Amino acid sequence: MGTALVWFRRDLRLADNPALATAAARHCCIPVFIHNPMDEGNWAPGGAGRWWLHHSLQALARDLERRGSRLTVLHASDTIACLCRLALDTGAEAVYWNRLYDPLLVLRDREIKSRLRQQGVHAESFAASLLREPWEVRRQDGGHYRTFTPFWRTLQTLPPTAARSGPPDELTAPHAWPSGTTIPDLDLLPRTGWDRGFHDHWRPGEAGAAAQLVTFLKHRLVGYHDHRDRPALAGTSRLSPHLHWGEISPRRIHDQVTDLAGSHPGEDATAFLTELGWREFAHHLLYHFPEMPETPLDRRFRRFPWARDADTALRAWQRGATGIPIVDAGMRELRATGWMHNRTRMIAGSLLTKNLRVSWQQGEAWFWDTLVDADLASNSMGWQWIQGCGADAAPYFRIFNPIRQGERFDADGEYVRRWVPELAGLPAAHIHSPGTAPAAILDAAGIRLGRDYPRPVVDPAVSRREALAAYDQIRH
DNA sequence: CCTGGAGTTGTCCTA
DNA sequence: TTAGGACAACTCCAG
Repeated sequence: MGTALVWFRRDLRLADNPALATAAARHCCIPVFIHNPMDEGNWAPGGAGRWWLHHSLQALARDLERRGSRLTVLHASDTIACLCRLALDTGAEAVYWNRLYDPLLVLRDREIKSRLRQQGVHAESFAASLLREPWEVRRQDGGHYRTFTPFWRTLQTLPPTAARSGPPDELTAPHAWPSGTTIPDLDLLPRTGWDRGFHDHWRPGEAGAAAQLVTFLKHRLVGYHDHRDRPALAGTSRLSPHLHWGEISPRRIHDQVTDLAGSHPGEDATAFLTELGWREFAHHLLYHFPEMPETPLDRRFRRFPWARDADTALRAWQRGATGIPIVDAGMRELRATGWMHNRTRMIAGSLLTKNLRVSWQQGEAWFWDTLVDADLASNSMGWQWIQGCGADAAPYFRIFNPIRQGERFDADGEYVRRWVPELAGLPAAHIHSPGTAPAAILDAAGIRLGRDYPRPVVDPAVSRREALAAYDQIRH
């Protein structure tokens, strides 16, 4: 039996992993992970992503060792040369991997495939991280979709994909293991200690992902339709970082939800599956619009009048010191846990891009560095959507009022009290708008604005009108 | 080609 | 208190 390399990238799992399953069935396997941030240009994993990657690699290495295999870890400055060299050194006759769709990685992987084949090595890639390949979902005229609803309708009418495999029964070891580096030597963990609280919220790795799915299906799916919008509740699946790093496959999640919901999924299962659909759609868009992370899909936004003093506003937003409680709560949740509830992502994003008129790319960059689920497709689609410059833009006049949003989705103020404790003494009626609370209420809560909690950096009503004027300016 | 319905997540004002 | 309409116009997509 010959030897094959299984090149792990963002598919850090053993189950439903077609590259691994294929290699295991045919060859002695050498699982390998190559760390080279240069491959991804400006979009190499950020701080929170690297934290996750470190722990996920540790988990994968342990899982492989339990099956008599091991993970070879390499740190490269030239991935193509590194992989070709490794194939040569180990006498591998084949290299297998699962596909990724980030624009630079598509180009890199295409080059690698051709170089390996020139070298006489069998190179094969597989579909593993999406329900459907981005080119499989097509309009009737053969083009690709720009709006979500028809995209999702069409995807759901396609015949089901091949049956999922469990983890391979056996991983045959090679005659000799190649030498490599260690996971800690990749230096992925932050030095400042801002990841201190992450472990209380997350368990990276395939086992953690499976446990998270069980918890979700058992306790959170019923009521999901309503609860997912309330940031104080644990109403969302929290599967996004696991999905990003491929610790669980979307096909598995989709199947288990469908099995549970039966042939007539109710509003809860439907709403959750739709979220999986948005993840698909984001990858579909990124594949067909590779400039999406940097350039507004709506060209008119290249001349949008951004605010002059964007730096001050941006820093206040990043620190969670805007004086708008629901936004500050979200931004602090992000710093503390590496994650922010989707509802507050939208509210915070709307404030930054519309009320403060800071460019969406600035918000995108901050999320990229601080979110454990930072994903090029989802992050850039989300920011273009909230700015209103995306493929499927919301009407421009849809500007969130962060105070109203707080009152609607965090009615009793529980979320704000958790993340902005200096406001904990305020009653629910005023907790979302301390700037307009009566002096007596603030006194009773022991809060002096500007000392204990900032005054609002912006007036939602005034800045709303300014934003509308700005949008008017770029309309033809 | 033309036609017509529809488009994740909202806010504010009025009756 | 609450329900309904205005807020524009455009692009996407299926037929």
